[in-house]
Amino acid sequence: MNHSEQDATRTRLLEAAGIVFAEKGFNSATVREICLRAGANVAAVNYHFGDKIELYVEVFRRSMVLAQEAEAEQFLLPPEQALTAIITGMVRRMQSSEEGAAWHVRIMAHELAQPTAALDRVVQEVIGPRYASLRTLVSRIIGLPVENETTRMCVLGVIAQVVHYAHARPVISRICPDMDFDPDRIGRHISTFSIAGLRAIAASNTATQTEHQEVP
Amino acid sequence: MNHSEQDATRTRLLEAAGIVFAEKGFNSATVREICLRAGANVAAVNYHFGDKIELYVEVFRRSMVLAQEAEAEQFLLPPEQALTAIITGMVRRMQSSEEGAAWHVRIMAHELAQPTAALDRVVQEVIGPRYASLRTLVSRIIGLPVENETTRMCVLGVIAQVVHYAHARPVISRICPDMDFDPDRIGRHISTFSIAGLRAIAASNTATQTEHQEVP
DNA sequence: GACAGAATCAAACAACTGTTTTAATCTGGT
DNA sequence: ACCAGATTAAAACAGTTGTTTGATTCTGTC
Repeated sequence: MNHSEQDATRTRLLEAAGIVFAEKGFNSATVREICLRAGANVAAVNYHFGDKIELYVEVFRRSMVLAQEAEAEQFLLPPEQALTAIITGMVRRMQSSEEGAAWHVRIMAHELAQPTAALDRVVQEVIGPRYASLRTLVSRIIGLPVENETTRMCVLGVIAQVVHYAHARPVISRICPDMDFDPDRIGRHISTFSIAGLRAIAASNTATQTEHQEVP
Repeated sequence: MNHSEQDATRTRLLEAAGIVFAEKGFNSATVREICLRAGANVAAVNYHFGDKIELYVEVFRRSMVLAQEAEAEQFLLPPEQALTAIITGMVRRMQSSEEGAAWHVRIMAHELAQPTAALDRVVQEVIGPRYASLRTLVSRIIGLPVENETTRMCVLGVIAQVVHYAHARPVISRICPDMDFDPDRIGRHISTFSIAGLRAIAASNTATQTEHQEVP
């Protein structure tokens, strides 16, 4: 079997499935809609992928690989500038050209609402490594070890702000209809906000290790 | 029609539907599973609510009302302490007793992945007002008007961190299996982190209004 | 106890689901 | 031109979906 990209209808099925799965999720998406959108027969999914779920796993895996960035270069910058670069990159990548989040974000939203078996693999293969590298960067900024509950919460806090603009978009756009979703502006804000937060955590940590430090 | 709470099977249907809708979402949930869990006949949903969607709207609306807090009293505290109280309350409320997020959070997760018509109403009735009151509090802390893009982003940043621990739980628990989800600890961290962020925003604002302020 | 209305039930409905089957068509090598 | 294998196509499969139907049971009132 030649699985290179030249297989026309296989590729069309993957593209169509990406759109439909992003909108409906695995369960509510139908192979008939996918095949119709791909201009293929109903049996095409079973012929080319065996299963509906195997098609989904392939789509989900590809979407997350696509969501990755070049990375690498920005770790040469000083830590705080590197963090700003990473944050801005993430915000930009999670936002599709038009209104709404990128399709790989919408698939992940369905996975968060109702995880499938494919989530384990994707977390381990692509999200895990990205989380780890961001964690070493944050641990360098706040001066705490990598394996530390506070470090973890700091990383999650940064990620939280970034993904919120993508995942919670349906609510945000309803609450503030005239919101400006410019990725650079959002990225800059999250960076300023988060770096100050990290510095405060670092300060509260150098002062006393165990006791909770009231912000002075 | 007497819609008070004494209607036994109607109440049981609402409870069962809450569980099933939280797990599967509107589309993937089946009225058969709901009725089975409620110990009722398959026709019970149509008899008591007319539609599957009317049952869902009722469940969704109730879940969000349940998610509200007493509020009121903590606005007497000085702004930053009030914010800490609100954050901790939100974190606590979004976490059910056991592993995983509260059921009203899981229903919202499905709505974010694929909004239904019910979302408009819920946002307008319960999320909107809560967002507004949090916004006035934040605007008082950072010294910016309520209707301001920076104020908005600050509020969203705080909310983002809170809801992330609930919505992204499937990913978080996979990335760090030995994570401690103690609501008070998380709430304290988010407060420290966010208040520092807000102060930085406030400082960068009083310095120069238009230009982006590099954190010193 | 009889009776009207509410409530529950089993059964069936048509529509839709993923998948399989079987035949038809296309493709490239000889 | 021919043919084996890959690919497509139409049709049918069994199972599930939300909803409806019509009969049966329950409930409170006279």
